Amino acid sequence: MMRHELERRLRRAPKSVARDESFSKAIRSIPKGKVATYGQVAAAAGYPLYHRHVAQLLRRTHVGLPWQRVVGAGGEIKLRFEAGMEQRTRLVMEGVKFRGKRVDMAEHQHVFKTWDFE
DNA sequence: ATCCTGACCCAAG
DNA sequence: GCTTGGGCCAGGA
Repeated sequence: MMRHELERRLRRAPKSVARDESFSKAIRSIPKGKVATYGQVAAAAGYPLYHRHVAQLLRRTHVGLPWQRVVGAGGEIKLRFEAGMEQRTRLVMEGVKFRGKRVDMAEHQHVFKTWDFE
């Protein structure tokens, strides 16, 4: 590949790559039986206001990540149809309880401690 | 540069 | 419980 092409990618990539890596670490730190919202993951990773990007990352690549533990504000599952059902099933299997449509956050909210994944 | 979109969020009504 | 409007950010067309 041409040199300037590589440089171009490296110049542009670092930020989002570092960000995604932080998101991944935060997500991996959520223990079984607990959940965190997109916004909380973003903030814990050091990027408040980047909740949409957490979703974008998960949409792209969720292999190797406990993706089911990331939910919308208030414990709402944001995936639609089958995908949503799968997430709910996975959470239930991990012992997470629901109150109607949402995760019982009072019971399963994960509180991030930055030292867990820094 | 502009416009659109998204596994978002939140305050109002 | 809704629905709406606004705000937020980056990536793609």
